[in-house]
Amino acid sequence: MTRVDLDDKRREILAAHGHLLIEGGPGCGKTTIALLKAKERLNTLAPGQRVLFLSFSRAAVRQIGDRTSGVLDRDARSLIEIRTFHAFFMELVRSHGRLLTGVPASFITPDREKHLRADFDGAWPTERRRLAGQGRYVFDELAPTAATLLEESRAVRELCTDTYPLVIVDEFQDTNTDQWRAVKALSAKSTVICLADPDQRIFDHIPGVDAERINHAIEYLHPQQFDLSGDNHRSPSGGLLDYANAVLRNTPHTPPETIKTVPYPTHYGAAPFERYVHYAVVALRRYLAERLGRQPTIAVLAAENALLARISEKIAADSTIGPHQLPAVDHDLVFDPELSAAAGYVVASILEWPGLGRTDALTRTLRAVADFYRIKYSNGTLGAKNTVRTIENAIGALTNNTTVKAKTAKVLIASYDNGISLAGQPVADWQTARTLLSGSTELDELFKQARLLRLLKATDLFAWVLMEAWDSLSYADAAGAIRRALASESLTTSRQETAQVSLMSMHRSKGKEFDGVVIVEGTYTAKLLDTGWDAKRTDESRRLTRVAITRARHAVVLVRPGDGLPLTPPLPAAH
DNA sequence: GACTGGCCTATTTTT
DNA sequence: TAGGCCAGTC
Repeated sequence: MTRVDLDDKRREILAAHGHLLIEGGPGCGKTTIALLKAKERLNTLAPGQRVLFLSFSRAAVRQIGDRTSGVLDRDARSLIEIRTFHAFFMELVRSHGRLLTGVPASFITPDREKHLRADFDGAWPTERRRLAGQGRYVFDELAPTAATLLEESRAVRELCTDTYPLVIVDEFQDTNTDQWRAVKALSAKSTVICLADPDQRIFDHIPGVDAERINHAIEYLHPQQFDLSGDNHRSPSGGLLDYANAVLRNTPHTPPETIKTVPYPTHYGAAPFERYVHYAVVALRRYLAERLGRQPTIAVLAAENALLARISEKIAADSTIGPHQLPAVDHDLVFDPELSAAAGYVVASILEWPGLGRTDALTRTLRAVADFYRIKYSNGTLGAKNTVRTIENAIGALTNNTTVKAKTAKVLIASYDNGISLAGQPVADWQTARTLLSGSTELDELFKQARLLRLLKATDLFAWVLMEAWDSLSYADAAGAIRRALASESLTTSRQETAQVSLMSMHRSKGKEFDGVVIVEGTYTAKLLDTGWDAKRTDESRRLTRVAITRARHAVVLVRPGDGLPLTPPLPAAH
């Protein structure tokens, strides 16, 4: 355990009683002081009682868990329950949901929800509620249901407040209405500590998240308030936080030595911007390795996942820029791969062809195509619903032996009739199957998405499970095998430690820390600033950029279009 | 009902 | 640049 030096403010926090609101920026030590506060409380716990520490993401839970080992010994750690809101709510609904509906609770997984939603005509939120009324919950119904339980059932509420006399809420500024309702209910008997940074509000766009949340807490809980925003333990000497704050407030500031900007040209015929990102990653890694004397962790951050997917594809191969050699960069692409996975099931279904009859084989593949567009529809692309219908019609025509009209189906039928021969070598066969995804708008799109799977580092795993499925002619139930493999993959990767180089959206990076950060701005989308934006949008983007900059412990590289707007105004001219 | 071409616009998300 | 969406055509 590391010794923690306490200043007066921190001693005051430890001495305070009742609800607390602790505000402060990145790296100010909010979490640490909250853990110390919890530690103090541990001595007074009755048997069976614990401290509840609620956060948003599993990644954050892991990070806080790591942090506790620096502050608390093993026995103390076992008395602190660090959980996501979601996990806490899910358990509550599982144990007590029956009180509301009279039936045991069951849960609808997100991918299942997407399918239901794509096939449902009408208002989905209403349907979701209806299902919840029957005790069947989609993920988004858990929080309101748990909140209702805590508000309306005194027994449930007191069970919780008896078990958790102290509740710590991380990232309080981003809590949504239902999470806040739950916290309010718990505050009746439990002490609540809210940790917040108003300038890290980056989820305002999500319904239920409210810019006024911190004021709600002040009005309702009357907490003692503490402000740690002057402190910075993450990059004390680098000036990164000062610069990030200048970007947030749009005040003049000279970037410190540890922040570099790489401008990229945008004119026709210039090297693609991914090359400059590649260069930035290689250079930053070399710089930090030299300075730190070890391999650094680096994050490549951008405002948009699509941009990161493009970068991922490019930096995975050797390249050059001007005189510089750019070796391939091994990395993790951290994004939700469900659309790529859905494209992967299409490929897998093709691997099953030789073992199946014509109608059966093609129906399975077309089903997988339709499922891909169901997910796309649920992700917000309205046109995808028409595509689902077109493909379903083709499946019907195929089954009834009438004329198939959809081009995608026609191309796949021709491919099937042409015959596919597989060799029992998963990697090569996977590629063979994948090349059949071409010849219509939909197939081209599927090909592109399926190609991204390569970047999920699932290739080895795929090869392994496909090898098992090989039956000397085709891959039996390849789609099922791939589905199970991806599911277990997503479970295991969440436990892995940070990769050397990770690509993720700026939003996703919240609450994480890296030695170095590369922030990439796009030309048409994923911009940091734009003259066409109103004040609200500009403020949001400045907050987000601040979050991104402050993810770095040591250095930041900004890769921006040459004509990008300055992040801070020019310094006043010296006299 | 399915497909093509032209126009127009451009974000973010946990579990 | 790229992809979604709409209108017009087959």
